[in-house]
Amino acid sequence: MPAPKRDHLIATAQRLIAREGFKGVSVDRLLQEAGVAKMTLYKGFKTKDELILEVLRRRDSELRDWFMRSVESASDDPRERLLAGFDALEAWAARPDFNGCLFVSALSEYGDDSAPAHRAAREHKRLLLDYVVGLCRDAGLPDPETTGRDLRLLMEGATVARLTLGQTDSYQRAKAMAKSLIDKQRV
Amino acid sequence: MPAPKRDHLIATAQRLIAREGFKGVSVDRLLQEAGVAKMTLYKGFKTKDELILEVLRRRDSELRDWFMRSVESASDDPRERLLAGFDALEAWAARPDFNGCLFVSALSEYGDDSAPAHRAAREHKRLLLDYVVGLCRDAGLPDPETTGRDLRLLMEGATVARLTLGQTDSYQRAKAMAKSLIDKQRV
DNA sequence: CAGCAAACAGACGGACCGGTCTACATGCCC
DNA sequence: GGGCATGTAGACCGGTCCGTCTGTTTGCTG
Repeated sequence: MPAPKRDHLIATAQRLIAREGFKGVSVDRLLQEAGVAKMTLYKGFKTKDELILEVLRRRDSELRDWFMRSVESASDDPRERLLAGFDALEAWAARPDFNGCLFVSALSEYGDDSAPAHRAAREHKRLLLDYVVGLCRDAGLPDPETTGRDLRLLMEGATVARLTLGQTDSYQRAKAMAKSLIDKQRV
Repeated sequence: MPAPKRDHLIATAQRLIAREGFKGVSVDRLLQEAGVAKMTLYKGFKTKDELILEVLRRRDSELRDWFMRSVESASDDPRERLLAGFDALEAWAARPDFNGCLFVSALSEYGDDSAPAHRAAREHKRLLLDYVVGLCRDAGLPDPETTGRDLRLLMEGATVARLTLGQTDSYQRAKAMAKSLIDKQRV
């Protein structure tokens, strides 16, 4: 299958899944929405589950790449980079089709730890945490592991607040809390 | 339908939904798991969707009642009550069948604002926020609306951190941030 | 223009979906 | 013990699920 068509399938799947859940999107509906024939899908993917996994993999690299690029282009100061993460996520969540974090959704729909989608989601969150912890380390913070987790907690909280309450300034609120958290640790 | 059987059905549905998602649990499977006949279910509920709504309603009152009771029995000091909310949620998330917040899951599976489950979930979050804002007001905080939202953000973040990273101390970390947030506002 | 691979639409199979219905078992009240 | 409501198991319905298969159309290549 040519790459553009494959991308289009994955992107359409992601869009539908975001609004209706992984198990709420049927293959038939996806194909109709994407304007792709069934055989084309099954030539590129063994099963629906494999397509879903590919959606998650694609989203993982997309999101982390974009997060890292945003953060690193925002500033050279490691401490400012930490805070820039909140601005990046704010822009991400401002997209009209935002419906919370796809990986959190994946975990709630695939509660079984052995499910591939479950593992992929946890892996994504782990990698994101590792990156933030690295930023904390670069910033010379005394306990990068703990502070990294705290910052991630703030980011996740902002995402949920945005989703559940439509709170558009949630990331800025989280950023303010992050700032005071970091400032408190200055030696 | 007698109340105990109805409760059992709702409780079983909630347990299954928490692990497999709303759309991942079929009526047949639910009945098998609950040991209840189909006609019994459809005597008590018009459709599967109505059962799901009842699950959410039940969970909403259960969770808020329990949250309020925990908070109010923890202390008479409004400021300490705010912090006690984190301990309450920690105990809630420590249950072995914890799989994130059911209402956040509902929002991600029912992205359409007009879906009853979507509305129920938003309503729940709104009521919870209102309660926390009330606590902030009782504590005499200068901007109870904003601080209430910030505290809720911390709680949600802790829940997601617990789910995605298995971070067992997430609520205590959030509580520490909440404490510094509140202390900062002391006049 | 001929030939061919690939994408197309859509029928199809077996399983399962939500929901209705029948027939049998159980227990309770008079 | 007879009548009756209630719960049971499970057949059944039309529809949809995932995945396979068959033809037809398309568009590229020699």
